Amino acid sequence: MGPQSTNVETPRLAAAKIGNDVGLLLAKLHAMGSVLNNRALSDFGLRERSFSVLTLACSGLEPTQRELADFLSLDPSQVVSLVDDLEHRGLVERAQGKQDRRAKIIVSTAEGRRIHTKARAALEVCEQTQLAALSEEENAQLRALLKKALWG
Amino acid sequence: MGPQSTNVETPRLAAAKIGNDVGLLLAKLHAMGSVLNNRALSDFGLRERSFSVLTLACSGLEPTQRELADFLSLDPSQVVSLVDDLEHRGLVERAQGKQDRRAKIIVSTAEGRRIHTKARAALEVCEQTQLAALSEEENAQLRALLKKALWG
DNA sequence: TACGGATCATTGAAAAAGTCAATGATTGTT
DNA sequence: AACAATCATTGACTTTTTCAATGATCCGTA
Repeated sequence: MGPQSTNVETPRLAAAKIGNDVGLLLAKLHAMGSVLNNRALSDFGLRERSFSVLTLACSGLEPTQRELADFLSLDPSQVVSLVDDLEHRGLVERAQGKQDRRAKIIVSTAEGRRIHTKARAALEVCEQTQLAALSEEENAQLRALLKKALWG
Repeated sequence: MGPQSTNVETPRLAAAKIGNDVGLLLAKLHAMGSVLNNRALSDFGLRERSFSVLTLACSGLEPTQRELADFLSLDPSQVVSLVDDLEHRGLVERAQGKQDRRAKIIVSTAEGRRIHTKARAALEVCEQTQLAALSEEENAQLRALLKKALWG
C-alpha cells in the first residue's frame, strides 16, 4: 500500500515512544491529509501546492513569488514552476511589482477565483474526514496551537 | 531562502485565510521542524527517516519491515533502503520473523541504541526550539491532539 | 552620480525521494 | 495439492528537491 494508504487502523507501533515525537506526528498527519487533499484537488487539476499558491493569489494580499516561497517553505524555483502551470491554465497572472520591478506579483484571474472557491469547498470535506476524531472544539484548538507554534 | 530556512519572522501572508488551512499549517510546521531535525541528526549520520526506523528498532516492539512501512507511511521499497543503510553501519539487524518467515524483524544493535540515545537528546533540543512559542502545557496539548487525530 | 553588494525571478543540472510493477519465498485457505 | 495473498526485494521510472549560475533591478555609500 505505501505512502498513499489511508489505512487508519491503530497500529501497535503507536505504543513506541516515537508516538511522542512531534516531528513524526506532524509528518504522519500531514502525509495522511495530503493523500486526501490531493485526491480531492485532482478534480480541479490542482495539488496541495498549486492550491496553496492559488489561495494566496486569491487572497488580495498581492504576494510576490519570493513571499510565496518563504511562506510555503519552497525553493524559489519551485514557485516558478507552480506559477507557470497556473498561469498557463489561466488561473493566475504575473503582474509587475509595485515598489520593486524585479519582483512579480501573483494575482488570480476570475476563472482562478471560480476554481478556487470550488476546490476550497472540496477541501473542507477532507479536513473534516482527517480530523474526524476531534471534536469541534479540539479542532479549533489544534488550529490555534499550530498557528501559535508557527507565528507566536 | 527556500525550504532550508529557519526564518521565523511573522509573514504578512499569514493573514490570508490560508492560515486556517490545517493541511498547510501541518505542512509548514513539519517543514520547519524537518530542517532543524535533519540538521541536528546529520551529526550522527542520520536523517528524520532513518532516525524513525532506528527508534522503532530500539523500541523493543520488534517491528517487521511491513509494519515500519505502514507506520511511517512509506513504500516498502523505501524501508528496504533505510534498513540497508542502518544495517551496513551496524546500527540495526534483520532477524527472521517468528511466526512468519517471509517477514524480517528489525532490531537494534548495542551501537544502534548508543547512537539513538544521543540523537534523541539532540532532537529534544530541536523540539523545544520549534515549539518555543508554546507553553509546556500547550506543548503537551498539541501532542495529545495530534495523537488523537491520528488514532483516536 | 556611479560603484558594489544584495535581492528577485528564472534556468538548468544534479541528487534525492517517491511510485509502481515484477519476482521468489512463504503463508493460509480451499 | 493447488491457489491466491503477503512479505521483502529489485529495478525502472517519475516527481520533487536542491543548488549554482544568470540578467535585471534595488539599495547604500562614496
